[in-house]
Amino acid sequence: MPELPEIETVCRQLRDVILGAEITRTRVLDPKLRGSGGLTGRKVEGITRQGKAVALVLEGGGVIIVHLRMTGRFLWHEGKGIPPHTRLVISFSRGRLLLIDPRRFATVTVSKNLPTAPLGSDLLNDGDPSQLWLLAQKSKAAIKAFLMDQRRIAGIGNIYACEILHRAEINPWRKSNTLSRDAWITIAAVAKEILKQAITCRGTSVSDWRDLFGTAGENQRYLMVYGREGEACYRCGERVERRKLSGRGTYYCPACQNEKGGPNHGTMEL
DNA sequence: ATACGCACCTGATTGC
DNA sequence: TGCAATCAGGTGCGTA
Ligand SMILES: [Zn+2]
Repeated sequence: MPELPEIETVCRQLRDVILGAEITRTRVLDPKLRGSGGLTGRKVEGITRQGKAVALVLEGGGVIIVHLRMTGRFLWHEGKGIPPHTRLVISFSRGRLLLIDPRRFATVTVSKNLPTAPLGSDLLNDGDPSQLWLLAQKSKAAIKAFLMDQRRIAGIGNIYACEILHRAEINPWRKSNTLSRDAWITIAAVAKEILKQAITCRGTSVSDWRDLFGTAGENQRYLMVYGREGEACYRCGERVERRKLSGRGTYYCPACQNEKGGPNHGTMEL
């Protein structure tokens, strides 16, 4: 589930715990992750976020890129034994960093350099509305799919895409190239607010997301539409709907995101 | 270029 | 109770 705010949260917490620390041992518990061992003696020199991926930069060259995908999470563990679904153990003198991942979609790659990322701009740190507008002029894709396309915009996943569009009062099916420059100013501003708030809350814990120390995030308390099918919209009272958009459950308010006069007004076809 | 279905996996929940 | 279908944070592939 981890999207930008969840990964940002773990990165910040990892900096407090393993920055400058030396790897004393690695254990690979999932054959899919073979190739992510053999790092004994390496020191963690930096921790950065690349969209939704965590990059552990090693001293003397080399980097471990971890993508948590759907159910992956990191846990800092100082006790004995390991919890179920632990797929990788990276040991340090002061404790062990566990990669826990029930569905086993997470990926770990060890390479020489940070990848020349095919990632788009990051709405937390960049997100210039004029540039986004220009980029969107070239796309007929639904705005929600556009926001979630990591090559265009890095870090937005299904939960935050739904939340951003609801706060911006934009229909998820709206064609990207029909949005005005002003609309992009709104999107960029709203996205930054929502992402920052979620980071302050240490992420959104739907199902099993936990931060580095095993604590649930708080942002699920502030979700306006995600996971609220059939419940009243907090803004207008209409019932929140869920429909599929490019294969993903999409939550939206058919009233506040109907965009009267807009291309989809009155027709929520599909 | 873009859209869709499906695959990758496991577990929880829902419906009959 | 039992079992099958459906759903879930994400990405990547092959196919129209
Ligand atoms: Zn509403």
